Amino acid sequence: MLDATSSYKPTDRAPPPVDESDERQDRRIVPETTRRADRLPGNRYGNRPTMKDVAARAGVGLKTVSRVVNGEPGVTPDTERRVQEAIEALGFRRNDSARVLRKGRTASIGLVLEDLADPFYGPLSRAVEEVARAHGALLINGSSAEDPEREQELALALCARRVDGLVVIPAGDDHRYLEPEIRAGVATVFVDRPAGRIDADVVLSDNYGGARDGVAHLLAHGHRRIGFIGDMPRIHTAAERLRGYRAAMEDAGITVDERWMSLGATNPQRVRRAAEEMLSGTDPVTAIFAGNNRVTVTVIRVLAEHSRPVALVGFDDIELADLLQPGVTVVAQDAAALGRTAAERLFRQLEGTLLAPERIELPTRLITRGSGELPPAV
Amino acid sequence: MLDATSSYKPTDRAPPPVDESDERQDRRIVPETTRRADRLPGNRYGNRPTMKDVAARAGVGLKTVSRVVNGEPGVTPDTERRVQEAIEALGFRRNDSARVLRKGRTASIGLVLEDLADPFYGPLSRAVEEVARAHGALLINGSSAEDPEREQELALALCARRVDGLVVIPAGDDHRYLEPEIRAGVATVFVDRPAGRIDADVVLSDNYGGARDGVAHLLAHGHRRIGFIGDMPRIHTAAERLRGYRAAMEDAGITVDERWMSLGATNPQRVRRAAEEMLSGTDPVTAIFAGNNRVTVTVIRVLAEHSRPVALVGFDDIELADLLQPGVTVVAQDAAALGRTAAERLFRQLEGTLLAPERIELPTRLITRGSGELPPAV
DNA sequence: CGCGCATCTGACAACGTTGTCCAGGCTCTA
DNA sequence: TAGAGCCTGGACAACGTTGTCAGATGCGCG
Repeated sequence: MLDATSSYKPTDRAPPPVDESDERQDRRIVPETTRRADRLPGNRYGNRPTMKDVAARAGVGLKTVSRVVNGEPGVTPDTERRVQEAIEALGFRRNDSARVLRKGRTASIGLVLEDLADPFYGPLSRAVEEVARAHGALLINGSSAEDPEREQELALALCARRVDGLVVIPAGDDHRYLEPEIRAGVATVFVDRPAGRIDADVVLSDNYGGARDGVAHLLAHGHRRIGFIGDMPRIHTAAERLRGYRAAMEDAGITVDERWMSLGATNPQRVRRAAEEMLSGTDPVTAIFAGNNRVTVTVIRVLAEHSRPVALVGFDDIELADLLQPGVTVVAQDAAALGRTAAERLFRQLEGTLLAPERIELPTRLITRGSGELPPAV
Repeated sequence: MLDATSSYKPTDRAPPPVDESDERQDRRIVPETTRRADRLPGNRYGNRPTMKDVAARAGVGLKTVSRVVNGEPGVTPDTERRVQEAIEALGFRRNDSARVLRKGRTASIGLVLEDLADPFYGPLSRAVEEVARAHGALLINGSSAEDPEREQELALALCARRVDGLVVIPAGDDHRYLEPEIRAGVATVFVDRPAGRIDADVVLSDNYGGARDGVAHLLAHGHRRIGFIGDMPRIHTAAERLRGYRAAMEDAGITVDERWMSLGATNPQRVRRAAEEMLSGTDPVTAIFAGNNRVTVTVIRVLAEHSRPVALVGFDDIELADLLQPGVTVVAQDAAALGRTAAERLFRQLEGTLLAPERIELPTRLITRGSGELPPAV
């Protein structure tokens, strides 16, 4: 559960009931500063009018207001007009919490991703949002910051909100905690990385194939000693890309030197050191395959300072890659397509057809811009 | 799997519990496709157990379960253990919708922004999320796509969800539609651009000052004919930056030629044309001030194809700006700080102190990298 | 041994909405 | 003009939770 660390308490105690006249007094005496939260009279949502208030004002029954609000048939134009006027006058807005409680559907879906600020996840998130919007649903999202515990906390908080469905970019590798939720009817789709230890829909890029193609591209340009810098192999995408690298090298009949590989390069400093190491010494690498966009950016910086030209292919496209000297050759994945595909799958689940869990793999695309076509330099 | 000893009270109007064997039957007979939504037995959230179910299984009262779930005092360890076991066994998760309805606080805040996929809003959104998280609240967000109508629709949908507060990056310029909501107690803070026609908190960058500094920087390097390419002036930030441009030029005693200015450059094609126009003809500009990150990127592309070196200063920082040739000089604003400041202000409102609406302006920072220091070339 | 008190527990109502169902008034037809 | 049927409107319960309050239990002390 999420814990409040400040005095803002979502779990507010109920204000003591105060009768109308006392309340008038309060209005005059209580300083402005205490008013916003504890405004009286009426209900706990400030002094928000309810359907009952609207009904009273319009001189109709409660259900008639509900009918008007929901555009249900069976209300004469005259009655409808009176209700509309009352709604207008009171500034009524339906309380969706109550509606949700009654109807059982929240018309919202949750998205658990790694980091909203990462340029890869922005478009993905946006794509999910668009699909949700097309289905009349809102998107609630949160970042796991690559922390499995936080991922779980977030996902379960979303389930407690009774989101209709969940799109998860996994940080952890054990998602059995979602089993009761899925059984209870929460549609669930994993994106970018597969779910751990449960059977669920998953949409991912062809990380293996993309990496293999990227490395093969370097091999085709004459490179033999090719470095690989990637994330921790416990992350599925990183492991797959590494596998692709190994496969391409093997296909070319090259035995990979352990010193050519750097795994778990999670921050710029480590990437920098890794790159510098494999570029120095005897038999330095003549090309580098960068395992993700953050690695690519750092490697570009290192190569910019390096005297000898070194070929580079990066996984994930980066903005302005074409404007650098040389342009950066990348294996691009389509973040928006990942998000869109996952969200669409989610809503297909929600439409009632219980589909067998499926693994959808989207192709990657090699974009040649120059850095990957440099010949080996000694 | 209801406990055999659990008995439903006579007062209980819930549908009669289906016993184990019947339930098994259902599972076998009902086709998979109808199951997810209409699963039996039980309530509308699939077959999600409620506190009542937990209470029955644990052989305690409803309120005792509530107490355990909320960590309230006054439950003997033994009772608590029994309840915990029942919760575990049933996979119970509290329904926050009902809780919200009862308590009046949703512990969630809404964020209406322009486009989640824009690299400027990712960090902003993330910062808001972090603050929300620190206060135990979830973030619901949506993109307005710069459409005022969609902004309103989104904001009001969030209000219907009874978010506790709203952070809005305005697309429109009339926010009176939020008045009833604010009166009803929805904390509201505007970011990046001020609210229109209502009095509310707003957090923004010093667009005017930043642009003036940026243009002054070009002037200091000897430029006289400086172009400005920006967004539609109906967007506050665009108008302010334009004002900064004009002020700097005026300070330098330069009369701005209308042909140096391009407003409403909303897509790359128009930016490109605008840039090409002001770079050609007699008396072309020798420097360009780009009004936002998207414009900057396009202008960089145009300049890359241009024979004569042209100085450039852009508003908003862009990734890899330092790696281009030359590095791109920018007026950087701190998106994360904007988001953080706004969210913190929001929660201060929620803590009960009703603060007078305030306008908070964050400074910008000029980052020199080369492109802004090029001398005028004829 | 009985009384009072503290501690623990549970019945009940309420939150604001929607689904069900019935009443009353209307129109239409025989 | 009466009866059937339709249309509109409203009373009521229910959704799952929490606040209130009173009842039950056990214990210590007079």
